[in-house]
Amino acid sequence: MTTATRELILDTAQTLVLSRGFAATSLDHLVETAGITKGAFFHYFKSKADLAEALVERFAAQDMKLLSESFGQAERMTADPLQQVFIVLGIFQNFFESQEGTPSGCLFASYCYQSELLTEKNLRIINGNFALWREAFADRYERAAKLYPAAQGADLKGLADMATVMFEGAFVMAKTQRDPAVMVQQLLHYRRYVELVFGQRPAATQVH
Amino acid sequence: MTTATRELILDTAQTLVLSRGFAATSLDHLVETAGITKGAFFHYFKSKADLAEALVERFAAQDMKLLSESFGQAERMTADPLQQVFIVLGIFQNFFESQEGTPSGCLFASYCYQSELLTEKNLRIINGNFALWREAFADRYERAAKLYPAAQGADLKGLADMATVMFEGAFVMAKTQRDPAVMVQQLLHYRRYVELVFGQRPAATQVH
DNA sequence: ATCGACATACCAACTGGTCGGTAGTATATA
DNA sequence: TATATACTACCGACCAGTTGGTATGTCGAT
Repeated sequence: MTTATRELILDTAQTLVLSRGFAATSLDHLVETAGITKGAFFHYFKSKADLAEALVERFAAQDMKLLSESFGQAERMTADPLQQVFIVLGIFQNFFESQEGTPSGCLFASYCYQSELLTEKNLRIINGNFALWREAFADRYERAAKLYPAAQGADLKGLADMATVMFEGAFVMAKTQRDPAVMVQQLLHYRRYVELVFGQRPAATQVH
Repeated sequence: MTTATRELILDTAQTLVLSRGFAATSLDHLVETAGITKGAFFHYFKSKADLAEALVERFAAQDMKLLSESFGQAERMTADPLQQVFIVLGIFQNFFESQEGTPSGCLFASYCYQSELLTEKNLRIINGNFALWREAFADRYERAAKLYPAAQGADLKGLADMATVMFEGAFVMAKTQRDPAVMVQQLLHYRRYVELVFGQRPAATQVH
């Protein structure tokens, strides 16, 4: 079922949907861009809505992998939960620093302003991924709070969600300003906030 | 030129566009929802793209007004630039606390994932408004930095942009989770960060 | 008599989706 | 080894409904 053609359709569709939106991406244009035919499309997807579902599923899986690989890498570098977060933020920072051109953004955000795509199933996938990010960060924050008393009583789940919020918001601004530097700038502010919440470097600069 | 019918069209269109997206909002459905006819629509707008432009223009004007009125109110309450920011954040907090149901979100964010709407003109409007927010916050932060030495050397423009980033990102999460509480939570985290940057209340809680 | 503010009928282009067909390959059978 | 069978992957003509947009007309106020 999962052939190269199916992946080609999904790749092409993701690019088109992220830039023009789902409704504005016609199947005619999609199959033309992918260099295939209507028949091929409907061989792999039973409807356009089915494509939308497959797109979020795949995007969510990639996003999940990115999250776990980043934290996996961080865990191999340090056992300190707070440092792990900083390393993960550093990984994303490096990524956006090496990017040029407008970031393509997040499919979840694209979907959330197109209500026909917010089916129960798609919402479960999106919120499931947001929950994974929340858990990954909150887990480290909760462990860190025992090491750094400054964070006692802080809303650590909200702090964890703020990572996602920062990404989604920064994508919006990076897209309108056509500048990936916004991503780096906001990433650094989020990092700074986390440092301050845990009572790290009250004023000076410190690199992990 | 600006009659009640034109406003009705814009009101209806804004609601529809914020929930379903621009491309998915057909003129047939728009005029039916507004209870008018195609003739009325094309009497006020020369094309659908023209509607898109009028929508951002109006949204930007309302947003501008919201910004200046909020800071105007804050200025009447205190001369301290940092407290002004906290009051403004408090105003928005009150607003989202009194809201029930999913927030409708920001038209700018909706536009930024639909490239056909990102014309030079629309981008100028959107970025113009983002700049206004940046200036309003950054102006207070720069003045505050002279009063609170802890903030010396901080990226105050980025900190100002973070307000917009937080709103846009929180809208995304609030929409997928159908919960305006996300807005309040993230607003509080942003406030907390600002406090920490300026060396305010290192641990305890303080209400303005 | 003119004009702004709509209403109605209509159109060509495009939309998502269907359907009969076919080329190639794997498997079964004689 | 030759042939029949079956199946996957894909093609492309076609369709009914919808799309943004237009042309013409109506009607009340000035």
